[in-house]
Amino acid sequence: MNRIDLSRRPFSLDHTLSCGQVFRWERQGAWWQGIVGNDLIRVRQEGDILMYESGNEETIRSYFQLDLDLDRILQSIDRDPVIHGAIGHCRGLRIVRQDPWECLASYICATYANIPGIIKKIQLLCESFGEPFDTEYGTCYRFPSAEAIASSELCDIRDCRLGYRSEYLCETARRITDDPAWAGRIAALSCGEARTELMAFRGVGPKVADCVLLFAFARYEVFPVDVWISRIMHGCYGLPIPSAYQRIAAEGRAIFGDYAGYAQEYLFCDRQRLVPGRS
DNA sequence: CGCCAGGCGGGAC
DNA sequence: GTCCCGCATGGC
Repeated sequence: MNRIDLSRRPFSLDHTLSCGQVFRWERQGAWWQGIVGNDLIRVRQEGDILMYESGNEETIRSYFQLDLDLDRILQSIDRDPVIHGAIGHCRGLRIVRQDPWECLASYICATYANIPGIIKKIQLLCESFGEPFDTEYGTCYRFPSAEAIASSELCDIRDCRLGYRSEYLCETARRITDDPAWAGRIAALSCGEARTELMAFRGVGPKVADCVLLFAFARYEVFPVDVWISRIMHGCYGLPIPSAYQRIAAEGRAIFGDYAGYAQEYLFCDRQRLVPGRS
């Protein structure tokens, strides 16, 4: 059994993995199991100790961004009673560092679907096109490469129940296969330029682009707006509903500052409490 | 059953 | 530029 001493750094494994930013982690009793890159990771938290029995410390530290000063970030976004409540409720949630292709493909599949449904679609996608590997915990599947998707028949991708998203995913996979340096190029761009570049992929609009910027490129200033965030910004911050995407995003950025994306995740994580009367 | 979901593309204007 | 609609599927 390996241990990472969190040494009083705020971290909540449960909030981090169940808040809806990632779709491939499974809870197995006290353990969480997921695949990061090529590796199976099994982790479990007990207070200030993060235990792991598969995977290596460097991967885990980097994936969960354990060396990021979360206290400082939370202090910087804690600017009103609404976000203060969300922070109190979800403290320790960290934005994980996702692989750019997995994040992009996942959020293309996530449009206009609910989270349990997204999890199923992506699981089907991985079991159909991902590379299987055996572990002492059973057979696991890596996230399919862009090449694997690009070289598959559209009808086989449709079998993963992606609906109209199938063609978007397939086309984006082909473009990325032809341009393997895409992520490095985007990482070097300014936020606005990177966003434009991402939105050139089919199936990627402002919301998906912002999620990819936030979750894969660590652009913590972007404020993705989905229907829940829209409701919260209406109900708790007085914005008219409906408001244009860019208006809400700009307002989030103005209210919360350089870590608006972190604020967004805390609000999203706490959405059921913040938007009463929905489940 | 009907309504909704981490929206987007395309067309109208 | 903004508004509006259709969309394929499943969760609740």
